[in-house]
Amino acid sequence: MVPAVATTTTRLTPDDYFAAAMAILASDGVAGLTTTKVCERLDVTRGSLYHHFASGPAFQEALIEHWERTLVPAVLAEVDAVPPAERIDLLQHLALHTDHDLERAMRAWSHTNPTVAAALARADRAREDVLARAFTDVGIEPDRAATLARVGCSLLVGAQQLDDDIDRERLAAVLAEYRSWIDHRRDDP
Amino acid sequence: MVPAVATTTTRLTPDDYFAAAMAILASDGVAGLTTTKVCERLDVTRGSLYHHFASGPAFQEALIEHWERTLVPAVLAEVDAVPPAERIDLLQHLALHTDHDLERAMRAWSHTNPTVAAALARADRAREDVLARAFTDVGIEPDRAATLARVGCSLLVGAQQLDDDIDRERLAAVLAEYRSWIDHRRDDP
DNA sequence: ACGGCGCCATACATCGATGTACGGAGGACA
DNA sequence: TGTCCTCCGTACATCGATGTATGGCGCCGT
Repeated sequence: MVPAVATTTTRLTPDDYFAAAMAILASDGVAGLTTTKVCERLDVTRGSLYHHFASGPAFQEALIEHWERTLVPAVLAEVDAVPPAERIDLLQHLALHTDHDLERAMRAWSHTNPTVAAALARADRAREDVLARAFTDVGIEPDRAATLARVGCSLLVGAQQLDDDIDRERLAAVLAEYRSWIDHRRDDP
Repeated sequence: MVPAVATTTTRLTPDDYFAAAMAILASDGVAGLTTTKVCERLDVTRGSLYHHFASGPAFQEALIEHWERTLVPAVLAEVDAVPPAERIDLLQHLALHTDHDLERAMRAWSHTNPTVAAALARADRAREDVLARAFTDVGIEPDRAATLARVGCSLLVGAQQLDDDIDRERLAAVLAEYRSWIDHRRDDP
């Protein structure tokens, strides 16, 4: 079956290529995402990659699908990990458990790649829906909850873009202001 | 001196290259910003560009400087163009008079180019300062005005990223919510 | 009118990335 | 043990982008 431990000559799986590609994306952006660099990072030649994937673009498509397939469930799982009493602060938890470098790279990539744009839009929508759900659960009316969720996601993405490397203090200030906004909206509908 | 009208053989100025480059940036992103494509768009060969600029990177540096040199004054001028009574809605005016495609491209570029990152940070800071000033002018205390300005800029950038092509309706909803937040903060400090 | 120079075209060399054909090592299974 | 097939390495051809050297056309001033 599957070898439990790597032998002297390690064999690669598609996931290995995905992991290497996402690491490159997070550090160098889309410009660094070449078949050459991915294989260099894995210490194999490009002949290896062309065995697992039909072409460069085909590899990218598979990468995008893999990214979405792992991220969206992670976002949904985050909700269950947060105690119901703290779900009003769900955005903070989402902000903490996010690879901002990778997400920035995907967001930049989405502007020139329709497949990335579609996947990212679905991921953003999942996060927005989860946020809205958290707000309706504490008694905020659905329409307003949807707007507040959209505001929250915009806020998160905006802060993610403005701080070159995430400034925790400024992000915390923005999120605190957002929190007081939510409280106000809840108390005074 | 300078010919009033283009002769049969048009001569190019550095600004012509900048305009072509920014048009390419807005439509195709950084990946499309090559000396070849810039010159194709101007119907000249690369020999022309290499006469005006020392190299490709040198051209990009000049482009970045030109972009910042024209954008920041435009942001500051926008304030004077808005009647004092409406400056509480300054963010809306800034959102309307912004080339979101170009700004997205610069923002994506900033993640891999330190010069772009520095210029963009200064431009963002100018917009943030202008916003904060508008808030203090209507009686909001400086600290809170600064936070609200930061929130506003994050909101604008976030909405700019989330809407693939700017959805005016959703942007308006977010901005309206922001506006009511500002009003609340002003009435109830 | 004529030499000088700014602006651009042409041609060539290079480099990084991609795709493809082919060969080889090394497990899986009989 | 022998064979087949999976996985990967090697070598070659191509393409787009860059940089450079060189030549030519036209406008300028004297």
